[in-house]
Amino acid sequence: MSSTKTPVRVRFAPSPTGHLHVGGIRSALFNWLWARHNDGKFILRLEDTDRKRLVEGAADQIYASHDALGITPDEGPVQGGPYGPYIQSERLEIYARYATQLLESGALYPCWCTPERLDGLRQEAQKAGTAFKYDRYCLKPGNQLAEAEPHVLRFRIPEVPESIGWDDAVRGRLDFKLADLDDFVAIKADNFPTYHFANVVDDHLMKISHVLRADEWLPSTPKHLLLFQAFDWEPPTYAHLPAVLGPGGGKKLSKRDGAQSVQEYLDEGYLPEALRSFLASLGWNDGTTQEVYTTPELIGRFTLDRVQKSPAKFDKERLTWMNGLLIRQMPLDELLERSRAFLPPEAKHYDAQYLKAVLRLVQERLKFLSELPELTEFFFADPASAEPHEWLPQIIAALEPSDFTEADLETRLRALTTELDTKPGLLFGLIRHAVTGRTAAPGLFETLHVLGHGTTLRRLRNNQF
RNA sequence: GGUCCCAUCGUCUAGCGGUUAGGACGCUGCCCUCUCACGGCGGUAACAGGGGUUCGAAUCCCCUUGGGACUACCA
Repeated sequence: MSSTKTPVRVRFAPSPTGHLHVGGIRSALFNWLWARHNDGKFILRLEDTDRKRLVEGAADQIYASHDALGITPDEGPVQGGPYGPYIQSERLEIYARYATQLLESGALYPCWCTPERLDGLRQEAQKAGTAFKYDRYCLKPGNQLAEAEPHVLRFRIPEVPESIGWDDAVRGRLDFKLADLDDFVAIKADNFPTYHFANVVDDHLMKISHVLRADEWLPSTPKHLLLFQAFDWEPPTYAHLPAVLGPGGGKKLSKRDGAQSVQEYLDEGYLPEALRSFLASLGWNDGTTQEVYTTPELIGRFTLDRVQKSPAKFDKERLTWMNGLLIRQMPLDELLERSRAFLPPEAKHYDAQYLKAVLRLVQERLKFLSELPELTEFFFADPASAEPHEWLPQIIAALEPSDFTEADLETRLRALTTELDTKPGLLFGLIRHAVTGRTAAPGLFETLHVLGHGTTLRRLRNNQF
């Protein structure tokens, strides 16, 4: 594998047709990792040649997702670069120029066939049980219309060689027979290029060294290779990445089967580093039993020959576990900073010292940051008062003189357990519910210590008559 | 239908001719324990099937089966 081909320049080329889901960002991440691994460049290119499917704001979402994940492109629509513009709709003259070149060489030819006629042909092929291939009607003498009439430019699949193939960096040798290929459209009637054409021209002009893309592109790679050949350009190294499947079925991950956008995961409080490590494990591993990787580790170890051939399902439970693990390992100061946007609104009335004391208690219980309000609410606001209990006066009497250190709290409450001749589970559970409104919360002594004398006693009294 | 790709526990995966088929998530038993978590120690669970090649196949080849992608003037 010529992974040392320098300089390494890779691109992620999404079309702005909706949210960038986790499968898409996985491709972006692999490209980014390969670029970083080789001290190369990661390029973002917007493939907006389908005017009908454009979604407003989608491009900005794509940029934002990259930034939020920490995989900002080196070159792209936002940062610019020496091979711009990086938005295909702004490169129309370039495509037109190269289309003309192929038109003159005979690799491309005009076709005036209507969608209706083509549909008919497809139906016939369907009925006959054969693959549809354009019948080259417009190539036959006498069938040409005026240049001014709406037409597309088709690529003429050559008769030789018999087959075309490439050494895929993850799949190995792949060959396709030219006879099975259709004269695909390179330039549409609206003068926009199709993916195939724009993609090849841009990859060449932008000096892309490796194309890492989802394997749904595998069947169209021969077309791209043929285009490179027609231009007499050297194609990049291709590496087709395994699909990311939705949790539900064996289908390709897509918006409709619950695939969430990157932004949604971030909004739920999944950490960028967790997402990076998890996403990297979808279709890649370094051959060891290590489960979680720091980003520098990922960069250092990411190689194409360790990329999986078979598809991977997106297992959110595993992501959640990884996220919780990373939260637990996080220094408290950092956790505080990253929690700010998730803490309940009342938290803003408390100082950093108090917030850290609270976070220290919930840190090991946190799986993702948006759980924070639910987990910490009672540290900032009194819960609804519970049913009064006969032990309450004695509890208050025992706690009133306490200095509220954890040790003192424990001593007094254990003594009270003996005094009342009851089990810790019963007494502590009662106090916990009275003070926090919960049956499940951090350790009682720690909780009361953080809450302090005033708050604790006030809440206990609220439960009395 | 046609072309192509893929195939180890439910899931992510290790394995690249000789292993009691390993790790992790999940589920689960025990321990810790004031609840919930965390943590520790166990358990559950896989080479899709059939032919070859070989002294020996999860590993190599073929077939079958299953899954998937593509088959647009979408990417």
